[in-house]
Amino acid sequence: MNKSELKVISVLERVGGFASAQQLHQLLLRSGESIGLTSVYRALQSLSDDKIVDQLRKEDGEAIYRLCGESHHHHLVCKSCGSTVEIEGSALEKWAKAMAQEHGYREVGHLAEIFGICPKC
Amino acid sequence: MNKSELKVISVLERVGGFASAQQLHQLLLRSGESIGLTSVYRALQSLSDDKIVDQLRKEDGEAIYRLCGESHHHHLVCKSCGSTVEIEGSALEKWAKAMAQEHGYREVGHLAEIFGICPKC
DNA sequence: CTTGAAAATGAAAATCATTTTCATTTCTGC
DNA sequence: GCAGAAATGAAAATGATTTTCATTTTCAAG
Repeated sequence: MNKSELKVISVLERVGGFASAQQLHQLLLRSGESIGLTSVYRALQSLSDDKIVDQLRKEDGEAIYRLCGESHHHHLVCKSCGSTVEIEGSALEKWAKAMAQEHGYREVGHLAEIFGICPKC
Repeated sequence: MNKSELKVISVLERVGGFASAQQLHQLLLRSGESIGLTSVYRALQSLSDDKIVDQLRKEDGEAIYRLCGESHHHHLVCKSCGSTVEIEGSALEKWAKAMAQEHGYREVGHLAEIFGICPKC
């Protein structure tokens, strides 16, 4: 576990959810760390190999990462103004777990977001 | 529905499963069709917008496409081999609707995928 | 059958996340 | 301190996808 990996883990802890390599790099720079984008990619790759972070893909193909096993929440995002509300997802968790079990999948995670137009817009 | 889209649909029918844009382009050329890679991408984009093909991502970020199965559904994706299972999401729909209503959101849509490791891997 | 505007087409250039290269710096154990 | 190994990051390379733009095709109206 080298310096870059420690830095990346710490910023992932701060973020608490999914983020892309480029976002994480920006966050690290903004918080005063000195680290190259290359090292962020290398750290994420290595952490992913070691099952310390989950990696998946957004619809546009960009990779996003988060700490494994982190308890997480979901977002309700306004399509118009972009404001977000954190929402509770136990029903969703149950659904995901049931579906995965039904098909024999292990090490299960999920990604879910709800979009709509908020009351103000 | 233009010529390119028809050609792409026909090759997708022939393939019967997922294939990348580049693979589809090669297959079309090999079977004697004259079509540019650009047009393959454009056709896939348009067919995807029209919900005629499903688009998703391999682990390496490359997009793969196939003719849509029937109704609105979600995917259970294997992080290791990329195989997917279409799953039923009525529990998810209910959750999304309830959460949106609770916060006064309108015109609601959602995005959800479950990922894990399939029984074979 | 013309004509002209709109749609379609594709080659080449641009984009952009990610990976690779490679020269330099930092650790390590001795 | 010192040699070799590991880590680092800037810059170049890669590769899928998108955009640009000039050309071709389609097709309805005259």
